[in-house]
Amino acid sequence: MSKFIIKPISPFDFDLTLGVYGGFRTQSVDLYSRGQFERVLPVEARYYLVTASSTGTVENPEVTVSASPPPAKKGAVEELVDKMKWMMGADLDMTVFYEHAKKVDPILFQITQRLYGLKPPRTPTVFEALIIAITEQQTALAVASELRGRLVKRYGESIHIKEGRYYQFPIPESLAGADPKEIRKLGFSFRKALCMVEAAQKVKSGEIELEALRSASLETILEKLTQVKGIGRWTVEYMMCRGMGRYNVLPANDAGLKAAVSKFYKIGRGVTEGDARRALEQMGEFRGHAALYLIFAYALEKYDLDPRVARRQLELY
DNA sequence: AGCCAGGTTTAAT
DNA sequence: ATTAAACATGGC
Repeated sequence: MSKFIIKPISPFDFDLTLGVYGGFRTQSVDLYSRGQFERVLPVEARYYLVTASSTGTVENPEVTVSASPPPAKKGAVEELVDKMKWMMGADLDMTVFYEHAKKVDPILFQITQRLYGLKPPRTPTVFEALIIAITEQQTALAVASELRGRLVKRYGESIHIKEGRYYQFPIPESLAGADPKEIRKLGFSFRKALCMVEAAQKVKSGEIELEALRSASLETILEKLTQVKGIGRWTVEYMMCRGMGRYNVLPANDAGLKAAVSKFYKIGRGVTEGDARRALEQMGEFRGHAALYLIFAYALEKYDLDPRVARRQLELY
């Protein structure tokens, strides 16, 4: 089996970054456990199981990646590695964000140092980020994760490899042909089911070109996507952060973010979307990073699950 | 038990 | 312009 080395820009904490996927009972597409990340990725109509683990340190990061079955063509290998680099944010230099926070926001700066090396995990396609966002509207992440697992098993292609079945995230064509009533049966509200199907249909038909919108303005993307019933401002902003790497937008109506702003900036209960926007105004183009760090810091304290701790225990063992 | 959880829409003031 | 209710479900 062929192995490939990725050297992300330092600092990078592999377990802290990819560990987000290991936090819930149900894992369906992104699989993380004990320092190892796995996921199915498509290249030229073929599916590969990609496995990644850290072989470096936070300061001197190195990630070793292998693919199964071993890709025959060199081009396929490069594409898989590029996708992994994108998902891990290998190209991102977080120190620029840290320095900006240090200048304008001492509270946030302290949090960035606690989560040193955390990078925003990205989805391989914008469509995946959009569907994830819809599933996570007004519901606990654990619930969304569970229901999404059912969605993936029902509508995602799977491959059998290494004595296991691995699922690919559903493609637009698959969800576009789905019956909303069937999606409703998985546990989603009927309105969310309709929303997912309508979005998938518009992507399939080319009415919405998600990948082409990567460089479009927030206003343009909002205008285009909010035509789909069930997609609002938060969904678009979240999708832009997770799927497009657009960190100058702030998913301000995020329940986790509002809770974090309430806690760390010592604003009383009932923090509004506007409060969150004002609190992070000075972060400018790094607003998305700021949101991620605040949400993470809040979640780590609340749920007491730091992937780094689990990893260290593994190393001691 | 009941309320909240990475919201959005519709239909009321 | 604001505000309330409805929507599904799992966890605490």
